Amino acid sequence: MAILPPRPSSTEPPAADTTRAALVRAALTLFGSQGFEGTSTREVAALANANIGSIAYHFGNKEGLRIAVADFIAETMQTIALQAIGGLDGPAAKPAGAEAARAQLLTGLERLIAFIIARPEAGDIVRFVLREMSQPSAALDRIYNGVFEPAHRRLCLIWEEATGEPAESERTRLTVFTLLGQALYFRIGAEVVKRRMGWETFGEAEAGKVADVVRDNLLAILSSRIGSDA
Amino acid sequence: MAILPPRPSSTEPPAADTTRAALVRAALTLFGSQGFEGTSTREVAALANANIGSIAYHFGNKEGLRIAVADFIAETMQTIALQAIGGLDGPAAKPAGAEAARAQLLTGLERLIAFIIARPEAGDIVRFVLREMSQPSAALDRIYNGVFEPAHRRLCLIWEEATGEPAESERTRLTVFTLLGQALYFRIGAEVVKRRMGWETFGEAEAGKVADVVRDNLLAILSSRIGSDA
DNA sequence: GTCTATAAACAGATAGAC
DNA sequence: GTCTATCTGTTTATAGAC
Repeated sequence: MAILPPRPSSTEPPAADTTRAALVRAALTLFGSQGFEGTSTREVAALANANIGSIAYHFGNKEGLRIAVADFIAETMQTIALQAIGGLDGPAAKPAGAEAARAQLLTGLERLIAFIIARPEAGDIVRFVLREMSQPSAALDRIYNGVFEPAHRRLCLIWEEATGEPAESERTRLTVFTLLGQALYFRIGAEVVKRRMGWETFGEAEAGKVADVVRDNLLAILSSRIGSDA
Repeated sequence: MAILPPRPSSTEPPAADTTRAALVRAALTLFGSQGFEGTSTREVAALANANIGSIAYHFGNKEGLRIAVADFIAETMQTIALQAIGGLDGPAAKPAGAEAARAQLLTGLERLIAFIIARPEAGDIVRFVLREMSQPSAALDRIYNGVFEPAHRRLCLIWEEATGEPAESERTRLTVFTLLGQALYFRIGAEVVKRRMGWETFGEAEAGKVADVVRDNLLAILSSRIGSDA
């Protein structure tokens, strides 16, 4: 009744979950760098060390693979957002006090930037999401509902606690977008930023310099909003 | 010796320049919304009311059309940047005095936002450039050298005049990127912004609201930099 | 310059053996 | 579940008539 170890030979096909996950990973990388239409299913299968037929088996068709990538991104970013700005499930976990809220904004934005800019896998995620943003799609729906909307809503709540401005006011919502937009641009426009800055790479050190500037901006905006009721 | 009017009949083929320009326009629209790989040369020709063979004749191949679109974008944005932030040809046109520089930053950013967000053709331009930014390419080179670099350098000069911070310091260059990034995000992420804001469209009215917030941010950042030597 | 016809390569999807 | 072979449509590029 002894259970044999699962296929120790390297020539054996990998487990189903392994193949599926490898396909999603490979698709994220290729869709991110070359675009969905610019990537063939054969390329994805090759990078994942899988067979072309496995895409049809696991995802039905190429569009199903796109959805699977979107779901993977939503899950990944949920984890990141959770540890950056706390729970995404409504106002229960609101920070107590303006000072605490301001601190949470600072550290949260710092962690978000660290992920977006410095982590290599974030490059493909941002590029993939960016392309999906060009027009409404089922893939964008999943990422929006799963991460963007709850994370943005959460940030607005912290902003209210930090400044006194209503969380769901137009001004607050737009301001939060400007904060995120600053950070995202450095990933989207990384190629341009590198040239202008004379940077060879865009790693931890460069991300730190960007984070400093964004933090200064946030502090400046925060202090202009406190005590005045614009 | 009388010169005949140029082909008044609508069934006659259009002039060479007209066809060429129509192809570039059509390609910009389609490459922007669907991506370069996601667009067939047949689609471009159809939208331009031109023949498929005309692409090979005017641009050699599909890649040549991409370059032509990049050049068109560089020219268009040069015009916009020129009237938004003044001449792009070096420090000659530096504004006189900190107050004038600050005013120029405000109006310049406002005009830039008005173009990026509200003008319909800017959507395709931003999306096209965005995709090119994914990786270094000949098309990106032309846009970078033709517009991005000179415009960014010019903004840094105005920033120096406005705040006293050296134009080519890392901090100044990065700060200018954060200002542009804020504005660009509202075009890139327009779909997400519209959903979160509950906006049906993203026209003049909405652009005005965004411009207000970005202006407030700029004012806050400016006033935090003046009088302190960080 | 414009347009048609066609070549050669490549795409996604599918059927069926294992 | 994996893999191969193949079908069908589409792609870019080209040759040549007008």
